Amino acid sequence: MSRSPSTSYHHGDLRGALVDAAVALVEEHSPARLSLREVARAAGVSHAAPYHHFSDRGDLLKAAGDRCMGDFLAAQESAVAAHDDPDARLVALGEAYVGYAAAHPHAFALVFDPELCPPGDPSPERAVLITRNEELLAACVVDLLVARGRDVGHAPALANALWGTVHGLAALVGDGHLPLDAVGPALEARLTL
Amino acid sequence: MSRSPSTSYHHGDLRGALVDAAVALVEEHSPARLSLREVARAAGVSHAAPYHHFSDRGDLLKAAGDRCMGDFLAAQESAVAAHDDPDARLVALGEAYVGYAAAHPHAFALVFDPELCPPGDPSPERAVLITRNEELLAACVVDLLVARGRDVGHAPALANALWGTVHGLAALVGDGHLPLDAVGPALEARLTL
DNA sequence: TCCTGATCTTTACAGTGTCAAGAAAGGCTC
DNA sequence: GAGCCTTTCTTGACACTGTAAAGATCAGGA
Repeated sequence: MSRSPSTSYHHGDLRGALVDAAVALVEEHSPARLSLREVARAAGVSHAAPYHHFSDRGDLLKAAGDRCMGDFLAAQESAVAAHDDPDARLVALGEAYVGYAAAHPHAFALVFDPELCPPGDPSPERAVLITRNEELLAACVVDLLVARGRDVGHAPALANALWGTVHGLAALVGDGHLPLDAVGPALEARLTL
Repeated sequence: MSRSPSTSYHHGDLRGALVDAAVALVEEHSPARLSLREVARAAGVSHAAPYHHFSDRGDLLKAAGDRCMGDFLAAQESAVAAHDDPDARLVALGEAYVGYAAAHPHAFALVFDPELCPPGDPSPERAVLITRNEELLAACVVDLLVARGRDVGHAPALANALWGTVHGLAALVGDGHLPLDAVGPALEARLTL
């Protein structure tokens, strides 16, 4: 009982290895096509082994989605941290958001898939990431409004509008409906308050 | 040879009935969970019958997506047609867009799913609908810019930005990440140019 | 040493997409 | 009308999937 059960015994850390494999496979094709058996094969383990670490296929995909959400948030945070000017910070956040969706379209889809992680009942780990992301955006918006001497009262509505704009462009680019190079001009025409 | 092969013989119009059934089932659950056999059962026909009208499962879902796209476009067109003021027309278009996603989230997802209808290679029927939708938005944006005496040169970039905003809010609402009543304030804070 | 419990494998079952072969029924020629 | 052909649909089969139950394997404690 001295070690965590997920980091010992036969495999070492099968749970982590399965999430690794799932995330790697999601880079190649849509999560809808990802089969549990395919993940088990990639991890070099029998097709039923995942059931000792996840309750079902959805549970594994949910864990993979949590991992992707972590990467997604980290990309936004480091982009924002690289700038001081409030305007530049918000633009950098938008670019990181769309950039992640363009570079990892299936992972982006996985993160927001309501079938896998019902927004009303996220995992505790996921809830933390969601809160951090919301606070990151809210802080950027408030900073910008303050820097411009504008009323901060509409910050929540404005944050939602900006989230919508950036999320929409990300989804359209990730799904191939809009070329990536159309995003810059669009944001330029709109994101500068 | 005097009638179309799809509107005669045994069933009458099995192809249409299958699309009807698929669209109806998509109202109830995600297209990812829609099985061909389930559609065949709903149409009262054997599990292999659809293969005489569609090349595979994706082909049927694509046809269902075309139907949904038609409804989606019709909702936007009638919303726009109900107003004269350029500002009101654009707002009505956005509301119809988000309203469709909120009322038919799975159909909305089906319409934009790149796995089912690759944006680079849409069906001829779909291509017509896409063009009409793009022209509808472009016309609304240009009308508004003209009415305000603004430069029309940035209309395409602005149209993409507005598309992104509305599509993002629609996707977030449709996926349950944002409540529908958050959309009004967000659009108000942003869509009025 | 043997036991206990966690981990993994084997086996099995229902459901799926898809294909091939056969039955049924409309429309043709005679 | 009879006979045939083509299109439509059904039946049966295969490989694959998710999932559950039962057995094997192995680490650590008595």
